[in-house]
Amino acid sequence: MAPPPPQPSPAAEIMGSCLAGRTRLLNRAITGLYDESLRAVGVTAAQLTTLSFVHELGPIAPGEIARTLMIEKSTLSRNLGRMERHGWISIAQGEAGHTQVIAITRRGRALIARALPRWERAQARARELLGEGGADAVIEAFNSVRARGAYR
Amino acid sequence: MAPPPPQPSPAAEIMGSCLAGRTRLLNRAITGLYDESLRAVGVTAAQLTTLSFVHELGPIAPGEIARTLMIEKSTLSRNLGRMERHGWISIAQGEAGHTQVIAITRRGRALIARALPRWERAQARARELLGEGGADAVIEAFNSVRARGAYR
DNA sequence: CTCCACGAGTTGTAGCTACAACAATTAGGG
DNA sequence: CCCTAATTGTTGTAGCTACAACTCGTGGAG
Repeated sequence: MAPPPPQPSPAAEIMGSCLAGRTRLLNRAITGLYDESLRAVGVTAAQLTTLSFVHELGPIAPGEIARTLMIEKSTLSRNLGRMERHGWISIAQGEAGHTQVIAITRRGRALIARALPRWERAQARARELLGEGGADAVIEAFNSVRARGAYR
Repeated sequence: MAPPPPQPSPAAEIMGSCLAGRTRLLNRAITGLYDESLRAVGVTAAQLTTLSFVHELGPIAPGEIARTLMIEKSTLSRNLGRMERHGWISIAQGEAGHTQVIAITRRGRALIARALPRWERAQARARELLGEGGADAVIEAFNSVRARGAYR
């Protein structure tokens, strides 16, 4: 009789198909690309994302930003603090107590303008790295997650 | 005469198409899913990825792990330190001086076994969240990045 | 044989991320 | 009117991530 077929070990299964590992590597690679391009203007990929969001949809409350970008409120709180210290945004008290209103500043707008060509270069390199259809694939997966709302 | 067509602002362009922002949100959502499932066994998604890698390809040098997983060596150094403190891996001196050999321990193997059902549940939830074709899309993008090797 | 360039790994510093616990405030129910 | 529940934002703690600068060791050019 033939020996029983070897079943793949759990570790092999994880290494060979884990979506979290793949998503994480993707994130390291892509974000690294943008961070490298943007370093010369002193902004990170995450900061530019938030700043553009505030530029387009602001003035806006932190909670609203957190929900839309699916970032933990505490994470955003500290990220906004850094951006305020840089002078890119203003944090004002909202009408209702204990709420805030985030707005982009003149310096924030200037930063976006300065960052744009470098962002474009990174975006082009990212498309290259993701390959034929890879960029669309990321967009598709992103849209699906956004459509299904929160992940919990 | 018709007014000149309004050109989209740089911020709108970034908000509407930035691959880094999308990749980052994807990573937050997917990794969060696994971290939540795995919390009960005291391991993170990143740790389980590394541990499975060491299980399959170890004993292996840190540098080799870092290159393959595209993680900065200093990042990996500290992550391995935590995993060693948990007793999941051993860190031995290599034959050539100033090199190391990472191996999985009995406790590391036990951890993988304990984590497997939870990993499977997270993997299923991730497929759901990524939607029809979304999981394949992530895999495709991942493969493209891996094929093109380093991102710099 | 000496020196130095390279590769390997660590440490200082800093940003992004999340969970738990907390304070502040508002809105609703009794 | 008061008290509680929900919402909003902060702080403590901790893990993941990267860059810069460093140490340690090896191997090759002179």
